[in-house]
Amino acid sequence: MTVAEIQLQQHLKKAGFSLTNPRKTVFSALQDREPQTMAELVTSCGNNLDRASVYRTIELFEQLGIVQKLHVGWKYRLELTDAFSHHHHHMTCLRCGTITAFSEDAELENRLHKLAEFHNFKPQDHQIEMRGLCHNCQVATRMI
Amino acid sequence: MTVAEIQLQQHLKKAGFSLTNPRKTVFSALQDREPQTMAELVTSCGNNLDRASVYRTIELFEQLGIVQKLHVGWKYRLELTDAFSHHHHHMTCLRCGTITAFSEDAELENRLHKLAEFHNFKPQDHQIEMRGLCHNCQVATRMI
DNA sequence: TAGTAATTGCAAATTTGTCGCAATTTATGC
DNA sequence: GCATAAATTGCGACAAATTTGCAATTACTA
Repeated sequence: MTVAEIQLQQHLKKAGFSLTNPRKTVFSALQDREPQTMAELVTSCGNNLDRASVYRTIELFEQLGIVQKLHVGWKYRLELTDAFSHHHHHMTCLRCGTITAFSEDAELENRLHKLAEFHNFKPQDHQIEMRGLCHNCQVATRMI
Repeated sequence: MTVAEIQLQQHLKKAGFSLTNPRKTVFSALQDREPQTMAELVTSCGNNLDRASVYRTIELFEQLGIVQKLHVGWKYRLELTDAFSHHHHHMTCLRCGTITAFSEDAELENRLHKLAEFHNFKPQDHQIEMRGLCHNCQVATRMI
């Protein structure tokens, strides 16, 4: 077992679930490449893992904060949460569709936590998405 | 026609579309309660409005910036954009599923814009979601 | 290692979203 | 106002995505 798998097992056990082979498969598929769509994930988990199991696993992982859904336009993609990856947010370009990640920013995060506190909310996780024009597309647009 | 409907009509007309009854129905359903899932919206539009029309209307409204999709867990919900509502963000409770809105916060928004600028990104829109435990569920959880 | 609880695979059902086309409604030019 | 063209809608059928029940399998506990 890898270090990450041990961490995964701990997360699961703490909530009363066990680390099974199907769950390992899903987890490792997400480590290989993220973010993935559901369809991609089902494929990358291979034929020996049923579609329904992938759905159930993702649902569980999401509830336990192991996986989060990243929404882009109509669709969503799946990626490991900060606990299993690194904290970041996304900028989506409305013109070319590129998704760029931007890293954590202390000031931003602080402010967010203060707001949560003010509302008696205990955040476990958060996600910020900006939509607009990336640098290239701003230039391209100007030339039209 | 209400003031908001006139504003809606102007948005539509500017883009070459007309304000029809089905479109009024969808708009008003969104005013009544938001955010709604697609299924809820279809229901609240009543039986005389076809599902396909609701989908088509929402697609149009989204393109024209009248409606935006708010992503929550698996699903998305629909709500009017800031132009037709007021700017806000959301906190989702992972336990009971309640979605609470919190208002715009100048400091937060400023920081976000600075970051965008730093990345040469020109944001048109943004969305923040915090996920965690709402006040009630924090209390409930402690009692277990 | 037996017994119990959790998990999975399978197949079917449901839900969600899309599409073509005929019928209806809206806009336009007289 | 009225005829005509253009836009919009309803309907039915379809395709894709997601969920569910249940029997078979796997994991956990004593």
